[in-house]
Amino acid sequence: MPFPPKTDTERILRSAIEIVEKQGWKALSMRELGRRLNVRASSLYHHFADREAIEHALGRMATRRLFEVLQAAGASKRGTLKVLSLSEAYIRFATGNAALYHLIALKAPDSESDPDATALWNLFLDAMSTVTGRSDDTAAVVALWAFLHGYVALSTAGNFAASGDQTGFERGVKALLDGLAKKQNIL
Amino acid sequence: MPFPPKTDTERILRSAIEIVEKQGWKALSMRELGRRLNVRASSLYHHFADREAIEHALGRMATRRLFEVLQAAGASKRGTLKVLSLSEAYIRFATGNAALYHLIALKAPDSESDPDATALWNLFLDAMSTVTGRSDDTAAVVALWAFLHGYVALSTAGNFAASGDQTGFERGVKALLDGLAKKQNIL
DNA sequence: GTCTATAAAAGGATAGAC
DNA sequence: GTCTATCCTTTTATAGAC
Repeated sequence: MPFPPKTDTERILRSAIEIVEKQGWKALSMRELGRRLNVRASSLYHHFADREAIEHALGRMATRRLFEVLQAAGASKRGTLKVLSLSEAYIRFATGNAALYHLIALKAPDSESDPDATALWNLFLDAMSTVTGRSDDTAAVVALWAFLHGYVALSTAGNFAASGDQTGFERGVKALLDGLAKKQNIL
Repeated sequence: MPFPPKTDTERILRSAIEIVEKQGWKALSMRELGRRLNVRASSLYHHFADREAIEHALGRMATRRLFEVLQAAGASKRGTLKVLSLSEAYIRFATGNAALYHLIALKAPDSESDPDATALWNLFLDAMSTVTGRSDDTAAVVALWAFLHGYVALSTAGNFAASGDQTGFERGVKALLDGLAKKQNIL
């Protein structure tokens, strides 16, 4: 949620986020964007090559913001507590910025890809590795990430949202971290 | 995967699934549907009121098929093994029918809603309850469901898909079930 | 039940004046 | 940098002949 308005491309992106967050992705058209900015749709092409370029910019912004939020949430914490803080901040960001969140790449940054995506992945990887005691514990990150993303999806699309079943989150994340930390699972 | 072709509405739905599964949701238009059926788009309105009606029909079909698959997978199994079977079948169905899967309601059937959705939920609820030892353990179902759905999303959108990180799934689901089964978590 | 024809809307994108 | 004007495409949906 940082970054005050300044340049014109930033105003466009801010408006795009408003549209998408309030009216959904289908509503994000050049015309609607222009309407909100009191500008003709054709004017927007001076700032972005096409509609896709706007979406790409939003995607990079989403990844960067999530990374910043998580970095702040995890700072000054270690081990399991750090992972818990990261998890809670992840849920909070994703549910509070549902539309933007959808743009975040749901995969490990194998290739070069976005540097922020890599930073995001490494944040989880480092934190999880101290919990499980295995370096580069990709599988553990995948497991946690799956749980977090799935919970966001249920929360966003579902009915319990902000109200009810936070219990599911709490029991789930604790069970997961507890189980992943062990060298051998009982099961 | 059951159900041979018969009536005309079924042929339409089968074609719709083909389109959606191979070309994505954007490609599902009345024209494209007609093209694939060697019929004019306008003819389709004789079988379905509008485009939405087709999507709704697909949604009901998706929920019913997932339920049938899970019911078969869970039959003759009990306790943790049953939940594991359900989980594996869930992942298999969702990744094998990615587009259809997207239509499945991601929420507990609080209201009347779809009877198959309720049956699906109860299937998980009953199985989980025997594992955690709590009746009606909604939170446990939410936790497991979140993990399963999240893993599907990562798998579908990501890079490991059919190949690599099944380890993440296995460690995750075992950790989760192990942790949820306990009366008190250590953490 | 399918066809032709057509209305009506929405969206992406460009050209050229100012 | 923004405007007007315009084009092109895609899509949903209906009317009425056959």
